[in-house]
Amino acid sequence: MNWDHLEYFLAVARAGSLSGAAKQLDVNHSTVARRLEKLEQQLGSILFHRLSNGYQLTEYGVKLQQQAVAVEDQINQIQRVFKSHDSELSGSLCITKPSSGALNLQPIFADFLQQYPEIDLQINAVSEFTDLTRLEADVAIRFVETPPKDLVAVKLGFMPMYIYGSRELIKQMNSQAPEDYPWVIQSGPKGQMDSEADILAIHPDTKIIMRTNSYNEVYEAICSGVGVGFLSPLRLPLDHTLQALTPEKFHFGSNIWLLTHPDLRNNARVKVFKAFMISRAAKLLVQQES
Amino acid sequence: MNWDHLEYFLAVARAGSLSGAAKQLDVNHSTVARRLEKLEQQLGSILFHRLSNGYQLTEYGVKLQQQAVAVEDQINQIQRVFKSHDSELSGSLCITKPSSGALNLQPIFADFLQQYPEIDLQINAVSEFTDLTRLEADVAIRFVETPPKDLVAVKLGFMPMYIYGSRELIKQMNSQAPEDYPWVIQSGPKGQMDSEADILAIHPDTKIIMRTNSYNEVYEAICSGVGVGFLSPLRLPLDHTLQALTPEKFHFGSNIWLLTHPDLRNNARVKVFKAFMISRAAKLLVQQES
DNA sequence: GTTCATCTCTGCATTATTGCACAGCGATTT
DNA sequence: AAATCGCTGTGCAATAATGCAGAGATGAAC
Repeated sequence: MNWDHLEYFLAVARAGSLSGAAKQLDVNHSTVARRLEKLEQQLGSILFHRLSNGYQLTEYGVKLQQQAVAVEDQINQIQRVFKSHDSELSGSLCITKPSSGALNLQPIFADFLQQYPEIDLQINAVSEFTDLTRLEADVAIRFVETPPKDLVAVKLGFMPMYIYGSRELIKQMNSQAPEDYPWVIQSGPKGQMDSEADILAIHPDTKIIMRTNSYNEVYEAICSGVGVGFLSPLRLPLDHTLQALTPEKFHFGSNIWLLTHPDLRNNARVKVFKAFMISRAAKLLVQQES
Repeated sequence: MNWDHLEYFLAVARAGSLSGAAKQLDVNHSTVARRLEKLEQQLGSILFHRLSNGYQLTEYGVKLQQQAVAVEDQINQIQRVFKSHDSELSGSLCITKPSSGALNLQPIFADFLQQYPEIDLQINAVSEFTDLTRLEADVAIRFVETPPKDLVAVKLGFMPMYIYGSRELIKQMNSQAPEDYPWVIQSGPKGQMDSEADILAIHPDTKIIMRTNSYNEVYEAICSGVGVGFLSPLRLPLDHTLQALTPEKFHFGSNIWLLTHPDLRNNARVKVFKAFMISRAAKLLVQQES
């Protein structure tokens, strides 16, 4: 039995199609199909139902997936352990962070690259969950209240948030009470940027008219006057025309955490980046308890 | 990273050489060398010291081995689980057993093959340890006192053993006391056929002059008159000229167990073989408590 | 010291794997 | 109903992996 085939199997199981798996694995879809055939032949069991709308795991496929995931976890651990031995200050360093609309770290990154010109910085600005255990990124910068306990977490700072609305909307409604307004909120996965709970805590009847995964969408929606929402004064353009609702009364925000996997603790690039971020975040970001 | 490379790495780590690993894997040694190079390149670490007397694990290699073994265990489990789904009464069935000198099951095997002509029986007669968890065999028949608790064990019978010597030797020594004779014993791995303990229990000063891993060697040695030793009356040729020392006094023997891995419980060939052996062993072998 | 056996390394021919392009199929849209 | 899109299956060419055979090196046996 070819051990590699399990990786292909897992990709198909997750993607639900040959094409999707091929894209993830960065190979041709026919390669995936052929390897899957061989695996089924070697195990003597059909692993997928070939349905018109994709590949669906059979009973045996489900069993295999459970075990293959265990293999994958172990392999990922191996890769992390060996990556942590990497003492070179050159090569790639992959950072995942919120979109620059919500958190702009480019000034810090620019200085970092100047100091370590051999490091190839890959910035992955996504709101989706990025799995550090699977080495999808080396470092994650995230808005979270409580960091996951299986990761090494360092608090970089605090991002204050006020409630903003367009001048026109506030004038029209003629109210300073947030619960009187329709809301536009950013709803992220797994409690990241989960402002919905904050809002409902203020007033349970608050009407939410728009949810988006993008901070920029929230900003643009508020500018266009559809409602109010959380924005950070640190991220407003200088020429903005928005108005804050009683900022002294409602004071929200998120902690900004830098997360790394414990297994990568000794990786030289991760170490220097982390140290650099900590020292620079003190100057750039608000240091304040939430 | 290529998952397969771990299998090659493990083979080299165990064999201590490229050639040995290649033999185990049944590939050319240059393939092993090239895959190992790639793995080291991918992990960015040297895994082996290339010494003149072979390949020796480096510090990183030792770390990797620990983790690779975990991967291998998981893969083996997958293979066992899928093998257990195999409901065909055709194909191969691998049995490991003591050499036929010690235990002759050919009459049973012959009948089994007649009843299941599509099954391809592979008999591996070795005294060495055979790892059922690694699918080195489907069924093991072993002389052991207490079967391993992680395997499914069925007792097939009991092999009585008496102390034999050549007529000439016994006449010359003129003694019926076993401790007066030099001994020839079969010393197996892990307490299998471990008659040494039995002998020393009778008399701690017993002199052991020859140890061998082969029952046949013991028989031939005793025939040639170098000493006495344990042999089974069931396995003596009809025309033998040996003489037993006080058989009524010293009555030893081994239990014969049939061992299978729990994960193979549902494999059709294993099931029918096991049932066949149990029913036939009652007739062929002595059924008696040790 | 010589011979022999064993192991590793390397260039080349063979074999296996992969990517590519095209065809077919079903679902959704126009 | 035709068109379009995304997905899967297949033959063929390009590419990569493998086996093979010979050379060199090392240690053991004579």
